Amino acid sequence: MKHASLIFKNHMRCADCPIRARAICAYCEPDELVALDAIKSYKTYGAGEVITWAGTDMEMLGSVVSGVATLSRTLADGRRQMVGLMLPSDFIGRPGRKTAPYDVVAANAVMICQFNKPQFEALIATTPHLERRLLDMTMDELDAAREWMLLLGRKTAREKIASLLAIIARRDGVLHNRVVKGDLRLTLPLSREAMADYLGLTIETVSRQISALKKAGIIMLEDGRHIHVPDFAALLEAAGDDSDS
Amino acid sequence: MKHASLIFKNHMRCADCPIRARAICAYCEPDELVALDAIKSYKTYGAGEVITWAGTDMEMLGSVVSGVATLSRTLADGRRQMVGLMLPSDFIGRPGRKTAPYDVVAANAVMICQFNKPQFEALIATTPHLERRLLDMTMDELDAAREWMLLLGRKTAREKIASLLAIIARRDGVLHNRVVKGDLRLTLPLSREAMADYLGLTIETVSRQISALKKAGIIMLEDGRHIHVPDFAALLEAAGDDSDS
DNA sequence: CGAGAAAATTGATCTAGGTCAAAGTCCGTT
DNA sequence: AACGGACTTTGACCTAGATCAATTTTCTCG
Repeated sequence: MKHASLIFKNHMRCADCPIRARAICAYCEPDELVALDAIKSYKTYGAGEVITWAGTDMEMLGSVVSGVATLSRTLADGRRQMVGLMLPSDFIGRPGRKTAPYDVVAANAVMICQFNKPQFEALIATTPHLERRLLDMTMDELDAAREWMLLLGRKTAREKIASLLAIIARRDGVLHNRVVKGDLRLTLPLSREAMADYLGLTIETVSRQISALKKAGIIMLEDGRHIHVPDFAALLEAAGDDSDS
Repeated sequence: MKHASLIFKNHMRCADCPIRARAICAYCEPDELVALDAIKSYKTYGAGEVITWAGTDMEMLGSVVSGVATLSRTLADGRRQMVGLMLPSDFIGRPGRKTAPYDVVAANAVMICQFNKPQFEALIATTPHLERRLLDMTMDELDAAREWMLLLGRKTAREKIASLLAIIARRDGVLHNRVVKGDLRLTLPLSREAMADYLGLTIETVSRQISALKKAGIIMLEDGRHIHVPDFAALLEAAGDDSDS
């Protein structure tokens, strides 16, 4: 519950930004970048810190630069489902919307390149490159959401865990421009509870199925958060996916 | 397995179109409508007809005018999950994409206002009103997908059924500009199997839970496809939703 | 109208994953 | 180094929904 205080810093140049090539600004020309630069500020959130509560005004709008944020919805009796996993380069918030439809929480230390909302909304209306990029990113997210729906509705607990590990490995690979295959190591950016919320399971089932994958030789645990995958193809096999991106 | 043959007809004027106000063309000015009109054609599909197979080239691109189409993904062993329910005014297809990521199937007789793909892609690049509308619709779909994820991951079978009925009632209300409340009647556009695929359940569970809602007095069946809801608020209560759109 | 097929309901049983409970582990703090 | 609290794992048991199996109802089409 103790939170790192917010830190503002404006010194990073977009040219040096680690997510420059994949974020909302990916299609921007130098002059457009200058306009974006003028309305941005970097903000950090500590692990567990709530960035926006569902139902409240959302003045939040920006890109995840580092760390992981989650979007989630909660039922009246406390059942919670994660509905978005925001990794570096993902865009959080919807231009034109006033109220947040879900909680936005920092899963671990997160840095966000945050935009002034009215200014960003004005900019997007006059910058086709920005709008086009937002459209492409939104469509990608919709595809990911649909893949996730298949997971939630039809996969077994074991397949769900394997799928999540594969998703994290793939996103990681994309970010670092590596091809994901063969033998690899990965760091889980989520607690067991967050994994359970992602997968529509309980913490206990997550833990048991990780143990089961370990027993099956598909993964090895170095410690709770560090996983060694000796054969990525075997992990995909366990995830139940046939053949796709 | 017998399918109505495809019927092409180009006589409907956009001004008379039942989905004019909510479809991809909603923001278009008269001259933009003329351009759209030039590349459109109406096509009908019979109940059960496959519009596009996952993995094949998708030359499909257009708006549902009437009827219902579904998007779904299938696992190697046949488990199927619906990932999109396309009702009148919804847009099917992604400009710029070559291969369909899911099966598109007509749940019942469907009429689609179909666009020539390369021409539509060219048009959208030069028509901000079109691109803006597509962005808004895609974001709405993403919101709906996230709501659906909450349903798949955390709701009970009974809540799932009640939620689906509420969703259909709401969409119906929006289309006919009616406020959805109090006492209402609705026609299910889906078979029990399609409902099961939507909800991540089996046919048997769908049937049992519909019977349970009937026994609880929350719905009354006139016949398998026609449902009388005496109190919409009670249905929402059964759906487990607190208070939202 | 009536035969056959497809869709839907209902029942009996089984099981994957949830729930409840008890140990471990892994921290950070003093 | 040792205390305290938050995670994580593991075990024992239970239940919601799946599976298997009949019916029953509803459509289709001659």
